[in-house]
Amino acid sequence: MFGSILEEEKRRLGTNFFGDVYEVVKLIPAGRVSSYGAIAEYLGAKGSARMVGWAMNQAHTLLDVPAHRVVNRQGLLTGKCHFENPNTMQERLEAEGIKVINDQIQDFEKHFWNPSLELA
DNA sequence: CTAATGACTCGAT
DNA sequence: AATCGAGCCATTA
Repeated sequence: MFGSILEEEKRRLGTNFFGDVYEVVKLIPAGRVSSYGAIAEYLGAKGSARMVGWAMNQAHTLLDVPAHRVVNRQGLLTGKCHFENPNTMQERLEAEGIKVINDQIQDFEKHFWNPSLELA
């Protein structure tokens, strides 16, 4: 499915971890959000939530991964600063029907999308 | 090769 | 309830 992209990136990055992250993030439905920890947990690397964020950094810049749908466990837009503009992340989320106030997603639990639960 | 850092998370104080 | 420290994997210096 994403083989072509993964192969290319795997050659570039030399790791398969990012590839899995991309796949999961791409599977996040519009209007939903997920957390770094949830994705890491789904990949079986719970402790590597940081790497998920790191992967996002490369992913959203290198590939067309909806990184704006991935936030921290509190529903806080911790990664907005890494976008082209700090507003980009919030605007994209709001465009999908997600309310964001002061970088905090409203009704986060309601919009939360857990790969382990949805993809299980 | 060693050390430090990062879009995180959890458990302990 | 708020703050601190440890753990996790990969990248960069």
